[in-house]
Amino acid sequence: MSRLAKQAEVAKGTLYLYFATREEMLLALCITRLRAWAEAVKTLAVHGMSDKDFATMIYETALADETMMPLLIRLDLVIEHNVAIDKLVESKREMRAELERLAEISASVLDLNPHQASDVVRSFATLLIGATRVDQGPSFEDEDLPEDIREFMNAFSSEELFTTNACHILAGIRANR
Amino acid sequence: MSRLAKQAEVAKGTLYLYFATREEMLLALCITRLRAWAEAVKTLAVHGMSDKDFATMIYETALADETMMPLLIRLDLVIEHNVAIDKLVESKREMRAELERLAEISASVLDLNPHQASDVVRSFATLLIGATRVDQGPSFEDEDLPEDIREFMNAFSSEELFTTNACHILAGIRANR
Amino acid sequence: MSRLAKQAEVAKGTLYLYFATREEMLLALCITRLRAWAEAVKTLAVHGMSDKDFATMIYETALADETMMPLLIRLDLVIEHNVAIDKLVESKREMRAELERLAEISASVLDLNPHQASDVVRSFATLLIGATRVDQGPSFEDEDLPEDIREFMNAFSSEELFTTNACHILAGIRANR
Amino acid sequence: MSRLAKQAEVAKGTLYLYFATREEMLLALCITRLRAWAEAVKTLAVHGMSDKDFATMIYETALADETMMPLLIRLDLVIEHNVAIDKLVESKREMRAELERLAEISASVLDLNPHQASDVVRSFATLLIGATRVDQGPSFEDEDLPEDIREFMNAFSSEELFTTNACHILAGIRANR
DNA sequence: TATGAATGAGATTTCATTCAT
DNA sequence: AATGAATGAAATCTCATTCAT
Repeated sequence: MSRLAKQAEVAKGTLYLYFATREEMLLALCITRLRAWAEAVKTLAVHGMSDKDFATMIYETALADETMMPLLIRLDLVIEHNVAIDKLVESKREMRAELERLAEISASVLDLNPHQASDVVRSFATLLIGATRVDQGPSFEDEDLPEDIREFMNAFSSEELFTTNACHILAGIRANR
Repeated sequence: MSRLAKQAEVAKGTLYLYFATREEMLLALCITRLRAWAEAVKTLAVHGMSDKDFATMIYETALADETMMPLLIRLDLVIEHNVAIDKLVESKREMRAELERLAEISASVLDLNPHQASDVVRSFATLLIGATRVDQGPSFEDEDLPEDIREFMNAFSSEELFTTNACHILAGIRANR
Repeated sequence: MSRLAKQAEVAKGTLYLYFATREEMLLALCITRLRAWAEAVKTLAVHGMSDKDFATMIYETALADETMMPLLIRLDLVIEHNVAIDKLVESKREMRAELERLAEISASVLDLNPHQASDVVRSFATLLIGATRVDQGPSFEDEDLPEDIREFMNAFSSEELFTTNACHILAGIRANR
Repeated sequence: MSRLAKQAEVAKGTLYLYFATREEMLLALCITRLRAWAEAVKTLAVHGMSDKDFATMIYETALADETMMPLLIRLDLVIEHNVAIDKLVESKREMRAELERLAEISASVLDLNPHQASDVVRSFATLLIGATRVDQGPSFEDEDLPEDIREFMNAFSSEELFTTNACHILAGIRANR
C-alpha cells in the first residue's frame, strides 16, 4: 500500500477514496495496464508480419511496463479475493474487451479467423504468464551462484521460452484451419 | 504458517526445527511435491502413448496433488526470497534433477531426442503454470455471476488450454527434428 | 513491547513508526530518561552542598523515575544488540552529552576540576548501577522470608550502599588533587 | 536452555531432572561460580598485600570465569523470579556463606575488623557488577565506530573503573576505623 | 536416568485499513 | 478531497518446558 501510494504519488489514505480494498485497487491497475498494452500492440502491429516478429512484439510490449506482468501473475492468486462482486464483474468485462481488441488485431495482422484469433490471445496470455513468472524471482549477482545452477536458471529465459512456443502454438492453430 | 502447521498436523514451532524460514519450508515442500509428481508421471507413462494422452496425463497428475501447482506458481514470486543461498542452490539442483527425470520419461514415451525432451519439459512446465494459475482464483457458485462472465472465465478452462497448446508445442518441437 | 505500548498508551504498531526494533526503542527511551535525570539534578544542585547531600540527591533523582535504572541496567545487556550502528553512535553521543552535563554540574557544586568531575560521574554511574540492581529482584512480603535472609538482603539496601561508597569515592577523588 | 545444556554437555531435558525452572538452574550455577571465585581468592590472597593489588586480584579472579559476572548481573534482574521460595532461601544462605568467607579472607589480608571486611565485600561486589556490566555490550571491531565514541566507551573500561574506585572505597572504610 | 523432538504460549514485527485534521 | 499518523489483527518466529522413548 505505501509502495503503491508512493508510486501513484498520493497519500495512502487517498487511495481508499477511490478503491474499497487493496485488491480492487490492483484489479483496476491491472485493467489500466492491459489497456495500455493493447494500445501498444495496436501501434506496433504491422499487417503481414511474421509469426516470430509478432510473438517477439507481444513479448516486448508486455514487458515494457514493468508492472503489468507481475500484476497479471498475481491476479487470480490474490487480487480477485476480497473484491466486491460487482467490481469483479465490471473488471472482467473490461478485461474481456481488451482481449477481444487484441484478438481483432491478431486476426488482422496474422490473417486468422475470429475463432483462431481468440485462441491465439488466450494461449499467448497463458504462455506469457508462465514464461515471465521466472522474472519475479530474486536476481542474483552472477558470482553468487555455482555455474550449474546459473545454467539451469538461464534455460528458463523467459523470452526464448515465450517466442519459440508462441510460434509452435500459432502454427498449431493455423493448422487447425 | 499456522495453516501449514495444521495441515502437517504439527505445532507451529515444530516446523522451525526443520526450516529456518517460512520460505525455506515452502521451497522444501515444493521439491517434495515435484518428486511425487515425477513419480506419478513415471508410473502412468506408457511407451507409445499419443501426444494428447501424454499431455492429459501430465495435466492430471500435476493437479492430482492440490498443493503442487499453487506452490510452483508462488515459487519465484515469494518463496525464493529469504532463503539461505545454499538451501536455494541445493533445492535448484533437486528441482533440476526431477525435471531431468521427467525429460527422460518424455524422451522414452514420446520418442524424442534428449534435447527435444528437455524442451518439452520446460515448455510444458511453463504452460502448466500459466494455465493452472486461473484455478487459483476464487471459485464462484454458478448463480453469483452473469452469464457472459461465466462464459469468459470458462474459456480459460485450464485443462483445455493446457492440453491443446501442449499438443501444438509438441508438434512444433517434433517438426524441429 | 505490548507492555511498553500500553505504558505509552499507543498501539503496538505505532511504536514501529518511530523505531525500527524493540532495542532501538528502549535505547531512545533510555536517553530520554537520562536527560530528565540530568535536568532534575541541575534543578536540585546547590552550590556548596555536602558530599553526602550530593550523593543522596543523585540517588534520589536517579530513582525518582522508576524506569531509568532498570533501563540503564539492561542497556549493555540487551538493548545495544540489534540496533543500527548509526542509531547506536547517535545515542552514545547523546549519552555522553548528558554525562558531560552532569560532570559540569558536579564540578560546580562540589568544586572539582573537570577531570575530577568526569571521574565522579563515571564512578557514580557505575556504583548506581551496581547498587540499584538489587532493587530489580522480586519484592517479598516480609512474612515470606526467614529472618536471617531478610537481614542479608537488607544489608544490600541500595541507598546506603550507594551513598556511603559514593562519599568514599568522592573523598578519594578529591585527595588525588 | 539449549546453550546451557550444550555447555553442560547434557541434553536439554536432563537439566529439568535437577532444576524445576531455568531460573533455579541459573541460580544454582551462580552459587557454584561464586564458590569457585571465593576459592580462587583464597588461593591468591597474600597477607599484607596492598589495597591496589588486592583490588586487582579480586577483579581478575572475578572475570577469570567468563560466566560468573554475567550471571551475577542477571541475578536479581531475572533469575530470582520464577524460583520456588525454599530454593531461593537456600541459595541466599549459600551466597551469604560465600560472601562471609570472602569477608574473612579480606579481614585477614587487609587487616580489617569483621564489620569493615563485610562492608568491603558488599561494596566490592556492588562495584564489580556496575563496572563489568559494560563488558556485556556488543563488542565492535575498531573500525566500526567513530573515534569519539570509541574514546567514550573506553573511558568506561571496567578494570580501571573497578580498581581505582575499590581503592577509594577501601581507604574510606579504613578511615571509618 | 537421559534424551531431544515436539509443543504452544508469547514475543516481535508487518501492513491493510481507518479517521481526525 | 486529501492526508498520513495511528491502529490492531494477523503473520512470523522464539524458546522454556514437556514427554514418549
